[in-house]
Formats: sequence, C-alpha cells, structure tokens
Amino acid sequence: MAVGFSQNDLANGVLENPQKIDALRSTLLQWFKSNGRHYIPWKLTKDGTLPNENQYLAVYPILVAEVMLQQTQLKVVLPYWEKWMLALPTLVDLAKAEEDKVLLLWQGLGYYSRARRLHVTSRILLNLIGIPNSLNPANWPKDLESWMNLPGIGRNTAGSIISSAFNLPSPLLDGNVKRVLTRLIGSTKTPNKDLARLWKLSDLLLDKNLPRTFNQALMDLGATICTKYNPICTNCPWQNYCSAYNSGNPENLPVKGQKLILSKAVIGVGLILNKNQDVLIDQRLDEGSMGGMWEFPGGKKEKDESIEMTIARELREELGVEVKVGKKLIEFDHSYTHKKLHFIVHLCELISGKPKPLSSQEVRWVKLSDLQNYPFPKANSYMISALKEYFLISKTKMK
DNA sequence: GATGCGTGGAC
DNA sequence: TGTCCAAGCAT
Repeated sequence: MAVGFSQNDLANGVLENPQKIDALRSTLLQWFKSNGRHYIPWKLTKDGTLPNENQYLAVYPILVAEVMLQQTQLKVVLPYWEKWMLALPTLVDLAKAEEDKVLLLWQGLGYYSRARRLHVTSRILLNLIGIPNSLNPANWPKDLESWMNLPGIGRNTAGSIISSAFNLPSPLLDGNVKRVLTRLIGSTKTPNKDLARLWKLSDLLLDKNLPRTFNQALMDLGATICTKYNPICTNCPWQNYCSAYNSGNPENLPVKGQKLILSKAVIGVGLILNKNQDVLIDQRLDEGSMGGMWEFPGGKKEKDESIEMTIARELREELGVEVKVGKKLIEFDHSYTHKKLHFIVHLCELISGKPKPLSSQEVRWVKLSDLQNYPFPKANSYMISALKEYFLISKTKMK
C-alpha cells in the first residue's frame, strides 16, 4: 500500500482525503510537542509558558520579530530582537522614535527598508489603535487584509502575525514551509515558481483548530529536520508520507532557481577630515538602496580613471568640493545580493568649497567618537574600524 | 512576473 | 575563495 504522496496528488485531489490530512496533522503535532523550538521568546506568554488556544500573545513583539525574520534566520534575529525590545519596548516607543535610532537598532541586519517600513507601520497602527489601547492585543486588527495593507507586511508576515498572536487560522509560506511542502509532494518546480499551489497546500494542511501550534510546528520541522543540507529524515514525522524521501534523494529537492549573476565594480571612497579630525559623512536618499543610512561619500570608478581621480570627481559631484586625495586607508571586497564591490578608501583633505548634499539628504562633520550614533551599512563599518585604528596608531606615534 | 534589496550561516 | 539561501516584500 502506497502511503506517500506524488506531485500530482494535490491536483488529483488525493491530499484532500481527510484521513491523510489528519495523519499529517497529528504526526506533526505529536512531533512538535517534544521537538519544537519552544524557546522563542515572542511565542511565549509573559510567564514564559506556551500559550493555550484561547490566549492572545502580545502583538508588538511578534510584529517586530516577524519583520526581522524576513529573509533572516532565527539565530541571527534573536540578539537583535532582544536589544530592540529593551530600547523600544512598546508600539508607542517605536512610533515616537527618531529614524536614526530605529536604523541604528537594525544596523547589521540588512534590508534596511524593512526597518523604515516597520517604523511607518507603527505610526499607522498607533493612529488606528490609540495610545491607551496599544498594549491590549484585543484592540489590534485581526484580519489578514488590514495587516497586508501595512508597509512591509506581506501575506506571509500577516499570516504569521495573526496566527501567532491571535491563534487565527491563516497559513504560512516561508522558506522552511516551501522546502517541506516541496519535498512532501515531490515537486520538481522551483518553489518560487509554484507559489499558488504551495499556498493552497499550506492552507489545506493547516489545522484550523490549532493554527498557532501547527504553523510553528511546520516551520520548526523545516528548520531542524527538513533542512536544506543533510535532512534528518529518520527523525521526521512525515518520513512515510514524503515523496522526496521515498524517491531516495530528498536533498535533491527543491530544485534551484536561476543562478544570479553578480555585477562587479570598483568603488572609490573619500574620508574627508578637517583640522579637528572630524570626518564628513552623508545620509543616503530615502528612496533606493539602504535609504536613510549614513555613509562616506564616493562612487564607481570609470574605466580610464585612477582611483584618485574617481574620488576627486565623486566628491566634486556629490558635495561640490575640491579635495586633495591622500593616502590609502583600506581596501576590501564586499558582496551584496546582486553585486560585488571592491572598495578603495583614501583619506582626503578639503581644498575648497563647503560640502553640500547634492546627491544625499544631508552632510555632517562628525567626531570619530560620535560615528557610533549614526547607522551605517556594513561596508562602511570596515572603514570606520580602519579609521579609528589609524588615529590610534598616529596618536601613539606622536607620543 | 521578474527584479532589486544586506548580511551572515552552512557547506 | 565561491555558492546558495534564509520566518519576503515592493515595484
């Protein structure tokens, strides 16, 4: 008797067989009791216990966590979330916070537009709920539509929030669930080209009586058993039902999407220092990559240009100043999702002109000891370290 | 519907 | 030193 599912099962209606659905639910929930990740702080009550079916959980901590978790692993998020909740413990605190403070708390997490959208979302929600009511989960919106209309909240995040906070029956489709379901049905389509079917399957399987627990169990299964590499099928509650396992090579699924090609460029950066040893920084435009973050001015090297020429030209174009390009401070590679950049960073001296934000929001002279109060993307943090190191050494030499 | 968006973990 | 991808969303 075949107990597994084939990739045509869903289309053929086999998965709608209530007995098979029940078997999948009960084996997963049973597994979850003793093997789930029961340590996730925003999934617990104030007493640190698992919530029962009738309990709401605090919404704001879940909202923050779910946005941080977009394209980011749980273990990376945990320390950021802890720090965030100490600095901005309530919705009101976030709504009232300065953007620099928000971005500083996000610094290092990447995809910085998430932080700015979450900030906007907090203000919309506060308007909706009102300050006296913002601490009571009962007063928050509970339907998928309302959540999805908020900036930075898509279907998955909205479903996660309302199933986690209110135990409402809304399915999920994150990276873990995509991998688990793709293997379960043995789909040979790359998950992101099969979203409609996977959403349907996630909804079909969801235990409507225990949505919070079921969704968490499904994600935990993906994160701890049905991993990308070396899945531990012998411990999997769905082993006997899994098409990928029955095929003998579960690791072969899901199939990869199109390989993405990184473009390469050399970036010249100028660290302009004045007589007080303040350094010039500028704030990136809100729209576009890493919007609202601060940086050191610079730009892409053209073909027939020396790096000194690049830096002088970029600083002329971006700040309207003439500089003398001095010694090289540091040089390094840094990769982004879609491009690989080689940064070459020189110290510079201002010759003429007053720096103006011609292609940024604002320019500012900052003491080295104050740089920590400005949110910088990762690449700039290497430059800051090198700069501080440099002045530490030159101070030592002067003694 | 394809593409752009940061950083770090795992292999 | 590279590749792939992670609790995705917006455009």
